[in-house]
Amino acid sequence: MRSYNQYCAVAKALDVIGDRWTLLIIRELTLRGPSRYTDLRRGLPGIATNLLAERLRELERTGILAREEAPPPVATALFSLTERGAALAPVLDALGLWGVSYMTEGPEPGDEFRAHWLAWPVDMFLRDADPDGAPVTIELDTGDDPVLARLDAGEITVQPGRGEIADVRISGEPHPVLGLLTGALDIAQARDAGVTVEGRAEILDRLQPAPA
Amino acid sequence: MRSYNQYCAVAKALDVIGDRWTLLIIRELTLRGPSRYTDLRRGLPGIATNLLAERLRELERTGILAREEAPPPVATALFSLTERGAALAPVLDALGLWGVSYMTEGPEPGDEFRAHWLAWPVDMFLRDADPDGAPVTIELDTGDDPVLARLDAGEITVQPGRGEIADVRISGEPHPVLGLLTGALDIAQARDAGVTVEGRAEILDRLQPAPA
DNA sequence: CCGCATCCGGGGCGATACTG
DNA sequence: CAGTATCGCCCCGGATGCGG
Repeated sequence: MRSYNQYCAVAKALDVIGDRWTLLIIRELTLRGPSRYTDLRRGLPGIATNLLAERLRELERTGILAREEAPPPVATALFSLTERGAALAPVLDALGLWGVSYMTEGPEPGDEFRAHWLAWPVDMFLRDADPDGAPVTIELDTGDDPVLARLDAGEITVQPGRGEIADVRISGEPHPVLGLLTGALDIAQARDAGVTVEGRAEILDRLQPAPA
Repeated sequence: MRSYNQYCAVAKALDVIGDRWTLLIIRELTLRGPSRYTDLRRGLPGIATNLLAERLRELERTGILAREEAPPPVATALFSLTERGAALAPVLDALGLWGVSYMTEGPEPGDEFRAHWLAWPVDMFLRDADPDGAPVTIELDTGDDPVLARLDAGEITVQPGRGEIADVRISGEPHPVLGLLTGALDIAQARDAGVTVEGRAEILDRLQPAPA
């Protein structure tokens, strides 16, 4: 991107990551870890393939990510964040916490959704009401790849769920699932909105709205 | 800007503030408070006038800032952040702290500078080594409008200096002034780089590199 | 002087097609 | 699967004009 030519920390940061799609690419690598080109494409609906390729080239040049030629069993390149790239997590967090307010009304027409994007709403809205309880996992199934929300020692984390068996499984459209998680909907209301809850539903009582 | 059409908190945030120049406009309003159009222009060297006008219109429409028609004595409009706009401060902080690493080598050819942009480097690099000491002020004079760094109760804040008399005054080129503040240069080295220190220079001993 | 609006050239972006 | 190639368009940058 064209430089702002300002000797200012914010402007210098934007010189590097201010291009369109750039921060969303870093979002994918932050949430999903080292990823293949095709996985990045799936997590970035709407991006043009040439733009993704060009951004990856530029981000490699500026030391934000690294391209690793994976060993023969995989036989494809993996893109992963460098230390400098991973240090952008606080930027994503601040943006995500600010942007969550735009999600409460539900998706706009044409919006795409991937379950792992729930990381920020969950982090924003939820706490574990029973920090001393046993670790439990909640599978969230909203159409694409399922993700697991883990409650452990009072912390809630969201990560791609790789075939693990969860204690409770929630499936349905993104907006009512989010509503159920945040407490905007109770289980009965969520069912009316097409959400199904399987397994130990009482675990959901451990989800507590985060303090404002 | 064109929407990413992703039901994701980060993408929704970027839909609103992802346009070029937008976050820098919010930077100016955050650092300087309610500002006139011309003051914004001075703090945003390189921006085209039509772009500034268009961004201000759009940011007003999305509820990030408000235009106040100032009473007759001023006879000009003031732009100020709304609550939602002010809530972007953590985003600027995260970006600024990440971007500071690009400033240590000094400005690139053609870089413009405004003293109030020092807020992030100071916040990043400095602590008050004598939290119980009396409040003191340091005037930083780097060519444009001077700013005041206040040390009070262990906190360091940077704000535009409005005619106040400071305990010590540092003037010179931005990079060596920054070097002196951060401890990369001692006073003798800074003088060699054209920096002048007037007043109670011993106050600078209270500046302590921030813990990594 | 302040606060824009208008015009125009160039480049970044978006969509699709194509290839090893 | 992992990109490259191409093309139209719109956003951006820079200059100028202009009413209050």
